[in-house]
Amino acid sequence: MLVRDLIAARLRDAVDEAQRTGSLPPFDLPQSGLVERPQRADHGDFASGLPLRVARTAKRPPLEIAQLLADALARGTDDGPIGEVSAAPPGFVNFRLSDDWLRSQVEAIRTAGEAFGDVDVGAGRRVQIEFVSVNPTGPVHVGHARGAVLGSGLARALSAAGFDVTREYYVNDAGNQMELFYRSVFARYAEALGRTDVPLPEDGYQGAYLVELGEELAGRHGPRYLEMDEAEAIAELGEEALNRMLDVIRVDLDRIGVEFDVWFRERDLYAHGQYEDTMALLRERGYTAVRDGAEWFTSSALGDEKDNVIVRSTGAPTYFASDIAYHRDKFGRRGFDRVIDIWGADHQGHVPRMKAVMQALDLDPDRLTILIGQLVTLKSGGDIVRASKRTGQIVTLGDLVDEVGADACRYFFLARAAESQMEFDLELAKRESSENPVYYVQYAHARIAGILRQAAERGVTWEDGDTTLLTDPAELALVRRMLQLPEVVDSIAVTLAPHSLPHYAVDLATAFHWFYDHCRVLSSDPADAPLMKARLKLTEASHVALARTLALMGMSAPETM
RNA sequence: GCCCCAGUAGCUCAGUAGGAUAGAGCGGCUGCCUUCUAAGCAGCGGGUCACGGGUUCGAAUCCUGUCUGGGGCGCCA
Repeated sequence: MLVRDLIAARLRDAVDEAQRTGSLPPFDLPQSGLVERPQRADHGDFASGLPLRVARTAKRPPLEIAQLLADALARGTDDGPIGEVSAAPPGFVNFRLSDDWLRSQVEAIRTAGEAFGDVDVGAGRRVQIEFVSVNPTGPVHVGHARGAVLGSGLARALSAAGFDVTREYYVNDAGNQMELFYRSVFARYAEALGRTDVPLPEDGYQGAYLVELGEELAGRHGPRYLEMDEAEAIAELGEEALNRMLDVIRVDLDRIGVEFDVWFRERDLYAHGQYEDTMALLRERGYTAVRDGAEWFTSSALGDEKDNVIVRSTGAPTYFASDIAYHRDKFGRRGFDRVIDIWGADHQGHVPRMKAVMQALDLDPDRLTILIGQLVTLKSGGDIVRASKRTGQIVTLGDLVDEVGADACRYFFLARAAESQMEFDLELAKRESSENPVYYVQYAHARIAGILRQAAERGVTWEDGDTTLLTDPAELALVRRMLQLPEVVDSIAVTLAPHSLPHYAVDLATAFHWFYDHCRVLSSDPADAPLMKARLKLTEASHVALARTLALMGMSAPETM
């Protein structure tokens, strides 16, 4: 249980008790926001503005209520986390953590190890996060990097929060765009074999990577596919090309720590009946209408601005049609409690229709969350960098990772709130200096590792260290900061906004750097041994906390720098 | 025209289930390395939270109007 929630529970108890004994009149407690982190450290570790909120209904001055509650809470705090409780104008109850308890947590953090920071708000509920899902017609573009890092970071945080998380990539291997891709591949293949009578389709894929792929396929198979039925050849070569593209995509994403549990094929929805079943269900429930020779999903009746075509007048289903079947499959056959889709800003217009789909399928719309990542502007110094092949600039995700490295990519994309447009400064991200927060955080980890390494080299052991010797303000400040990690994880589970993690990482690094400057750990003087051992335990706990924080961000934790 | 997102320090951004004196990093200026990594630490300066109304004991945070920037309004995905 989070300390914050424990304090909230104590506060509720104190109110109940006061109301029972008649020292406070009856009033309803707010459901949330009972206990918060005050901005100023001298207000304590936690605070509650409850008296201010209930003063009117209680018909008592807020400060009086605060004092009454503070007095009640101060009794029986003994050896728990709560140290001092005080009332402060205009009507706050402030809580300060007990120093003894803080010191005891050093041991708890060391022991928790890689599980430090875990909370259990998820209670094993199944969450699917679907992200990236770029059409496999080429390498992942730099524009998709943000969504990739956001989804992957969210997945890590939700796992730590106790959810059973499935990371999924929806492979659009059916439909118009893929047909175009398959025919483009075939044209490049023929071209590589010297044939000039198989032109690239109009609006076909122009990328140089397909020329290479065509040559590769020609080298491997020779003219075999030119000698067979063209439709069959396109289908077979296309499948092979698709798999090659998925490999390329997988490798690029893997380089920035983005991995998937499931690569779901759109085609399977057609092959295994989900598409037909879903269409039948929509028709049965009266959510479709035939107009102008096409079949429409009548989402305007469910709050959308307009209806959307699901089956074209040509008889071919739209992307939206399979997407409906896909989402029904997520909740129905696969039984996810909750689904999170991460889309780019260019798709935000589709949110209302997906919400309409949920209603049509008789599913609670709140079980589907669509996160929209706003656009990213690449900059170098003060200049905007356009993703352009012609100018030799960064185009693919792979280019970006080559340029600035995986850790900087993760950090900067993760550090910005999804709904804000962001600038990605390539120069800053590349800089290996104090100006770069990536190094600031990793440097703290390297310093910690250095101390532990040298202690081991000197043959020092610290298992018997006595953490009650930790009394320096810098030591206690470091423990306080470490203990915030579970709160950060908990809040991400609620807000689905993992950008608090990089900010926390910087704060944690700051706390360690401060400790490092104020408190010398290693000493060869025997008189210093007890304090050294205690500080080694604290250093080890810091190692645990910082390594976990970096792991949650998908960043490396260097032992030396 | 309609819909979505944003506007906070010179720059990049946090802070928004309403709370106490609005924060960080960078850039600028000052100090600190014979001792565990100075990729560090300490300090100084820097704000009409785009603007106007409203709700509230209390608003950067909620409501509303305006302005500015980005995105979207296809039988494309």
